[in-house]
Amino acid sequence: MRDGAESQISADLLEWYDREARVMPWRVGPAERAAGERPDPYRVWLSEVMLQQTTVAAVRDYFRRFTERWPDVAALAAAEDADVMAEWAGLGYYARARNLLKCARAVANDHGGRFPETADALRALPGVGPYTAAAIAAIAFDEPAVVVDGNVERVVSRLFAIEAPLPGAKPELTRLAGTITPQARPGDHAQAMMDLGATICTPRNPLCGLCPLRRDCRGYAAGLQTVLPRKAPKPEKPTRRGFAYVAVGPAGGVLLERRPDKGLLGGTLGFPGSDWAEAPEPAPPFRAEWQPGGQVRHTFTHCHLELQVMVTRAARPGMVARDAFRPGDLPTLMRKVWDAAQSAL
DNA sequence: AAGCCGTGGGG
DNA sequence: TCCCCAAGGCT
Repeated sequence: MRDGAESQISADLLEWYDREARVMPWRVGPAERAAGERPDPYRVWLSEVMLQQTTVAAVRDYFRRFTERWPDVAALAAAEDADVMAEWAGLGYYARARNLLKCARAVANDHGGRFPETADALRALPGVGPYTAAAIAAIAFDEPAVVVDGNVERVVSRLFAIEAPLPGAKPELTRLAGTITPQARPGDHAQAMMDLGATICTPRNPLCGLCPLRRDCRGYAAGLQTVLPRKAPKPEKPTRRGFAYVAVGPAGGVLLERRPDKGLLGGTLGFPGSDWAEAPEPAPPFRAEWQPGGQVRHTFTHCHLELQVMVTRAARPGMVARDAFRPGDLPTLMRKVWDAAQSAL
């Protein structure tokens, strides 16, 4: 790499971003930002939490619905837990939704309704880790924080041709990311790194011919752009099985239960079921003539799941009324269970 | 500190 | 079909 290349890299990146920045509902574009417009910290925070391990395409509609229903942090802080969980249903990683509410209430109650303005202070909020704190500080408050997400790890590992595998190489990648983080326009720099990683410096088949940083990319020079970053191999996913029980009363009521906050699908609504294991025992929630419905296959982060859906027509106390039940309020697995039950109902 | 925690799209 | 993986955080 050429001498003084770090400042050249950030300048080239920002020049590219000024031309190519993607338009997003939570983003203040480079031209508006230069004209003095500032992003709403609430919207920056909400989008960053939704975007944790989640694609932009998946987030868009959720972000729109959340901000229409809860336009500011005070409104969200006053929301019911069940309403937020229902609105989050389908987006995954449900601890984020629980922490989202905790965080909104902390901001409302302990910070006078305003988000803290430094990465260190933001880091203390529930659901806000090193990445999210740095991103909010840079984008909303112009702090030259070093923002390191999966995109930045990939871009930097290629730019500097770092062959050590992740996650061990993360501290070194963070240090190197710091060397190309400018004092001016830190928010645009962070968003430019995301855009570059998402559209040019992609995981497979990076479009190096279009890359504004190609001149200074050691990985490209060494022909390593498609093999970096190296990663530790992933463990195999075991397959678990179980039963799920869908009871529908004569008036259309549905038996649902809320799962405990800890563990898989924590805090979400769903149908009663058995343990999930290699050879699970049936565990109907009450005595009835349970008929087999369809089967459901679903894959989580760390295991495959196959559920045998069982169905009965029976009324029970505590059922959710037909009009109050919306499958869209359930996590995806339970929507699949509901769909698989329909054939037998 | 390594394992746990969803989902949908792309190759 | 199957694997990869996407703007990570928590414990």
